[in-house]
Amino acid sequence: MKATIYDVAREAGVSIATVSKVINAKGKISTERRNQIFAIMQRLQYQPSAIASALTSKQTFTLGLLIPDIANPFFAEVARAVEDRGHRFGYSVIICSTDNKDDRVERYISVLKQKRVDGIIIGTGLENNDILQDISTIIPIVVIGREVNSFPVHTVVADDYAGGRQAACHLLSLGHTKMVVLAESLQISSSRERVRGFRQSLGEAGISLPDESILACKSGLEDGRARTSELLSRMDRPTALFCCNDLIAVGALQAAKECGLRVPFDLSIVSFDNTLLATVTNPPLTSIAQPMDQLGEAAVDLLIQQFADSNTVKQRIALRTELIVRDSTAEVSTSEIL
Amino acid sequence: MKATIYDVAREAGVSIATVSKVINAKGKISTERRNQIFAIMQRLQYQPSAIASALTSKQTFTLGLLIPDIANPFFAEVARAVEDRGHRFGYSVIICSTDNKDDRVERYISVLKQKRVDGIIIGTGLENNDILQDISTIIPIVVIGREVNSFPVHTVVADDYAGGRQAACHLLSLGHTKMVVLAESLQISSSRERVRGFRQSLGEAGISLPDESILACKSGLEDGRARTSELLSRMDRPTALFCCNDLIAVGALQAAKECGLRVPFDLSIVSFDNTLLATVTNPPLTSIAQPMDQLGEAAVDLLIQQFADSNTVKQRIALRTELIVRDSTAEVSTSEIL
DNA sequence: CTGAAAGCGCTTACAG
DNA sequence: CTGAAAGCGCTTACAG
Repeated sequence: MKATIYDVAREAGVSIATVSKVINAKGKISTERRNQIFAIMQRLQYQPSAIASALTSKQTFTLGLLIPDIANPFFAEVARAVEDRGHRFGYSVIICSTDNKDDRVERYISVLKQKRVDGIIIGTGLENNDILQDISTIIPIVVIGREVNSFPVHTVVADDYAGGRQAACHLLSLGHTKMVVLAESLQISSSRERVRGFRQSLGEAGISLPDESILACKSGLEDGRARTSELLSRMDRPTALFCCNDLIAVGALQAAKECGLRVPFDLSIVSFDNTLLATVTNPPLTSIAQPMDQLGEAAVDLLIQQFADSNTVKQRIALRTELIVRDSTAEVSTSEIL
Repeated sequence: MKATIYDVAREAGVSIATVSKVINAKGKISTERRNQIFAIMQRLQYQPSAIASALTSKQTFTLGLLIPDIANPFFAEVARAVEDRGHRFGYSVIICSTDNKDDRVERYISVLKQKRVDGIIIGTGLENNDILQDISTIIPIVVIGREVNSFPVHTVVADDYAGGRQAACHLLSLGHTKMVVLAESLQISSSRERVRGFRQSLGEAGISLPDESILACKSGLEDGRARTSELLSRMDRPTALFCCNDLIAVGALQAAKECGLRVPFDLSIVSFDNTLLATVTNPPLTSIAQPMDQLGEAAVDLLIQQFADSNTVKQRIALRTELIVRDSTAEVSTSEIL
């Protein structure tokens, strides 16, 4: 049988209250007693039950992480950061891949509630914010990678607008004027912001980006490839593409190759995210880096801060993006200009 | 305050035992009582406490997943499969990225013990199997992706040996005779098996693979690139490479490109794993696919089966690999033969 | 510095 | 078909 706090108390000839105190480093215990009890715990291979502890103390030291898909490299990297940061403060994390489906979201939230997790990090899309508002009254939450305006929550996002501007500036500096944007679903606030920033910078340079030049690529890779194929077969094809995530950019890259175009000489591509994928393609992708580690860390920090004081004013943290120049972008070729 | 089982019992004018029975669908309860109680639970937004339930029933419905790194696409895909399969049976999964470091492993195992998880899936390397044997006496475990011979445990692996053979047969059929293997650490049993299978098939075709033609690439991408660079600068360079995982293959691909060699015309590359990465490179990689989904599912199934009956004979399940031909392999060019 | 006692929210024999 | 009661393994005032 597994040793309990009673076993070590009996063995030490003290009360369980005393043992509890040495476990949690609370109250004042004489040093010798403390050492003696530690020795007994070790000898008995005593592991305090986090379950029993949670039942009384109301803390489970467990966090829920709701994301679309842990198999998506972007979220996997964020998850790793969340895991590490949580672990440092004693928290475990339960992964919940929702595929952005509301019924999966609701089922997961229900189990997280039953398991009494201390907090939830939400990086998944949700049709209606009511669900969100609902849980936020019960469990501390922080939202990651999207905007929520209907009620106050801690939010941490990349500065998507600024990222869009960085992409535009880079392409403009290379002399591009005919550009097309391959966006994710425009339902998603982060995607909209990226496009808005991109368009704004173009506008300031006197270049207008018509709505027809913004194409939605819902499925990432597949749509990225399909949309690009169509584009490149046109007479008046663009010289540069701004892809709103790495997966879309990979699809675009494949399409360009299939059309016999050389990236970056015939077509420049800027992607967004800067996951592992961006380093792995040929050519490697110039990309607007999201600080995935900091996203995860900040989310955890905000959560823990909320545990300590649930009445702090809710924050919205926007993290700077960074332009990483690789080989998928080049000056527009003179032949193209002609 | 959150509603408890007492609240719904009082509201329904029954005992908590009765409520417990309707929650867990145990015993016989008249249908009307049951419906009435369900209605009350709903009205009170009652969520049974999994914590309290775990304390009495000794089941937490939580699984631990120990892997080297959730940010590695291979493990992320396995994790997704574990998550889905677990979720189907009511289990949550806690991720534990160990970086293959023993101290991280031990710390994680310690928290998993304290949290009283029902079982642990171990996909991480461990210096000494003693730790493993230790926990296996306390908590049901299944090991994934590596061999354990020192004591009986459930194990699920890809058939690495057969996979190695498939790689060899493919390259042989394309006429290659000068081949080099880029392995992961040869400490890892799966890597050894892949090499052994590869070598065996070559041997049967009358081609010997000397030890010098097997290079270890510990860091994956970086080492893959470095080793390949060295190789390709030799006079007598190979016409084909067998890379023991996708990351190494990506590195090899990059090195080939840097050396001005065209894959597959000047150099064929076969990789192993068939993660997302294999589809994303240029050219896409011919790869020996590991059935990542089935690996995860089988691990969960074995665990759950063990919950029901802890005395079943331990199994070792080896799942078939599959050759996926893409564009990184081609017939050895005649110029190379001459 | 230490301990007795209540309580956290359930499940499970057992009795009826 | 239903309930009283014990118990799971802790933490936390409170008293001394």
